[in-house]
Amino acid sequence: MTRGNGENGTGTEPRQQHHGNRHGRSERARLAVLWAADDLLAEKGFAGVTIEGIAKSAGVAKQTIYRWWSSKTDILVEAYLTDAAEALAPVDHGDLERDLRAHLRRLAEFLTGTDPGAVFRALIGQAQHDPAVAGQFRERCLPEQRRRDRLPLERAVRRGELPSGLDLAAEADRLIGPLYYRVLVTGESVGPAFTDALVDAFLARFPARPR
Amino acid sequence: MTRGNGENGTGTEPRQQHHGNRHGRSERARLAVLWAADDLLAEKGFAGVTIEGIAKSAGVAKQTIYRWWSSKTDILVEAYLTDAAEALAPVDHGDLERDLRAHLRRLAEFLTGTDPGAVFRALIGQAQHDPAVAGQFRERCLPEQRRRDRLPLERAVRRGELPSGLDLAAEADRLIGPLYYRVLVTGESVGPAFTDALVDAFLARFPARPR
Amino acid sequence: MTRGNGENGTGTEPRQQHHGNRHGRSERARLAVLWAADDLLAEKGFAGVTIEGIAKSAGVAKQTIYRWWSSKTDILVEAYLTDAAEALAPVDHGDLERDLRAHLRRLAEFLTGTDPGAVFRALIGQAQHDPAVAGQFRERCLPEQRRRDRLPLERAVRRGELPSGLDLAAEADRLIGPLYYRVLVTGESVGPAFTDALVDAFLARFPARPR
Amino acid sequence: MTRGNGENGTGTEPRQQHHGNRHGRSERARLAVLWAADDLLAEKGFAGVTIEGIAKSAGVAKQTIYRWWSSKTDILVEAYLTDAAEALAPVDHGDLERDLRAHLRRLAEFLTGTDPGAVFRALIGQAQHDPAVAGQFRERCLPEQRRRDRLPLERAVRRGELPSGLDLAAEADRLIGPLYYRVLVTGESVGPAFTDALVDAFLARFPARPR
DNA sequence: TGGTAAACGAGACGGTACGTCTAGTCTTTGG
DNA sequence: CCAAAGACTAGACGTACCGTCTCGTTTACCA
Repeated sequence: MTRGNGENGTGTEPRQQHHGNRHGRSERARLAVLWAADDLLAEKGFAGVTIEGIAKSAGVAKQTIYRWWSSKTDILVEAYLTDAAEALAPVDHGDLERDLRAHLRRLAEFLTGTDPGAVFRALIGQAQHDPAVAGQFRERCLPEQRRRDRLPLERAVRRGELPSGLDLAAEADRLIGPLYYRVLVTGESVGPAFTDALVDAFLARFPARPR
Repeated sequence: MTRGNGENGTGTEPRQQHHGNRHGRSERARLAVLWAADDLLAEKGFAGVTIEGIAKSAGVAKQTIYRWWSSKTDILVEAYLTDAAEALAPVDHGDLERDLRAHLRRLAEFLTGTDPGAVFRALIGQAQHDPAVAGQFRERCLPEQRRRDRLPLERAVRRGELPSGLDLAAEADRLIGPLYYRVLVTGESVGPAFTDALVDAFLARFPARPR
Repeated sequence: MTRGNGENGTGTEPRQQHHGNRHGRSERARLAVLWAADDLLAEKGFAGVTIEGIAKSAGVAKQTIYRWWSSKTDILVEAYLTDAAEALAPVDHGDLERDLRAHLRRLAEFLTGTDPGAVFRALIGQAQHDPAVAGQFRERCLPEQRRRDRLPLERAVRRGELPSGLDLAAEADRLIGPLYYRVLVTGESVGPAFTDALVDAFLARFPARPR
Repeated sequence: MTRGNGENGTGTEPRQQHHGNRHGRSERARLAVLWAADDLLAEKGFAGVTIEGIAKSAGVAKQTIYRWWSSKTDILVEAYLTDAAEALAPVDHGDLERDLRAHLRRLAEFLTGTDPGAVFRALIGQAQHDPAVAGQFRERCLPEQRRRDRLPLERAVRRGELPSGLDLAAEADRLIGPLYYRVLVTGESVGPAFTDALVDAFLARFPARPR
């Protein structure tokens, strides 16, 4: 997890550096916990993320964790969100095909090759076991990502590259669904060859129109 | 899990009904364990499946479980396989569109509305946390399912409904990927309207040819 | 603990009713703490007396407690002393035997049937575990009680009922020692029959002299 | 605590050296726990005796302790009993005065100068806070000690040194009560001068008879 | 009369120990 | 030789208090 200033999406209230008083929680402790959870996930996997371990490696009391988070997945959600702030929106190349190729390559890299992506996958995994995790994940983590996935298509509609009557959310799901299937289910590689093929198949349904 | 006779794909060695002797493992204990694991998963979710709990509710000693299985996911894999024997192959309607519509509806129902499907999802979830589970799942559970997913397409090629040069595995993945994405990631409903739309989009890439 | 005005032996400095200012501690908080400690001891036993619990049920901040007391036994000592002010001196019946019978009955009742007696016993108990408690107890609580125990004997010497060369402190210990032994160690009843027998045995060593 | 073979009063069933199986608990673990509890009490006092600490210094799992003992005082009771086996009965000098002097000196030494005596005092202390401890102590530890305290008097009656109609239990309590009072309550020294004076006062009630 | 300083309530903090739960190992008896 | 039984070490769980530490408020005093 990024060791930035931590002022991010989960709240806008000011946070102080002092350890604890009536006026707010310790930002130091909060960041140490998120950081430790991220580190443990990267080092030892999901089973290696324990409240006890986080407390120990963050130099924080267990009670402090239980005071502010309800479970280890709650911590991971917040850690993900704190990091996701830096996940940039898809670049606009002014061309649908190039936008999609870039976005899918980037998404594949995110899911399989980055720490926030590992947290993302772990949360999806745990969501299969625990409806509460599923709810948290789908409410707090997923919407932003899906918005990013739709963005290239929305721009293409504005440009006239795609017809205007499409259900863009559904189209985006159809485009990236196979990527998630590979990452989550089959575990096969998702290199550029794979993602480019997805884009080609997707675009095949929309014959190029004259400019 | 089905309480059938238990003679199935994971082994062909003869199994006796007696508790324990010099002639091999107890089939009674094996089935009781698989049954108990299935029941616990259905009743209490993945976290409610513990070796201790399985042993207790199966009336079996923990050591017996450790002797024959390496982990609780190993048990679930075997339980899934024991059940999956009855998962029928996709029906052949003699028509690609009807075959695909039926198959995707059936697959959606399997994943979201059946006990083996719940085990399947639980294993996928755990696979995100544990590479060993991922390996087991992908080696023992997944291939058969993917074969079923490819089958309608293979039949269509044979019928001439699809061109012969296609990478059918990739096409199958593109077809069902969005379904898995919905089930595993977004949690949105996967009713017939959704699966039919997937089929429509898929077929749009293959202009109907004269019969 | 008695809810009197609280102006008593542990301090003579004026105390105000206000919450806190530069000129002294809050008598309201002090009494609330002593009262709460007494109540908790009576209701839930020694283990139920916690600083946190006292603070909560006294409506006082923990810091206020730590500012003025060093431990929960320190609070109990002060609570005992605040109550003990009303423990009257042994009545003078003008006769050693009647004085002793009355005193021992009264002492037995104090130890086994009153709230201050319960505090007294709790402190003795804790004194076995913690030398600091032992020191506090023996310095602040015990001397007054022992003075009361000696008083009937001193009066008897003045009256000529007992010879003048006796070590009265030792004699008093011998008289009441068995009572404490019963209360603290064996837990047997200490009714009038028992205390009267102690008096009889004591007096047997001092043959009645002509009046 | 004595590191003997441990076959003693709390049970006569055979105990094996193996770690644990269906045929009984581990004697090794049992002795390590009792030993550790004793050591911790001697080194760090009653508050220093924690289940966690015992487990750690005994090299035993907490669960093993909770399986066989209900509390830390339960452990101390058993540790006391395991040691008390070696507490010899009062020696018979053939003479009441000498027997009593020896016994009280020995008792004073036991209470103030030995490890089992420290356990004994700790249990009495805790008995003031916890009725369950009081019950355990009075049922399992105290009777044997009281029997020893009565023994010199019983022998004296048999010898004709004391009249036969006495309530020996009551007399014994009167004799040793002041000693406990000093040890538990006042904390004053209990050297030979003190115990001898108790014996003198006791004997003063029974004029020497001609032999 | 308004500023200053002490004690107050509140409560978050880093900790320790609690008693429970499950994992995974080991050892014996009995069929 | 396997199964049942169950004791064992190990360690995470979530809770309760510990004693310490800011905060912002309250209020008597003193300038």
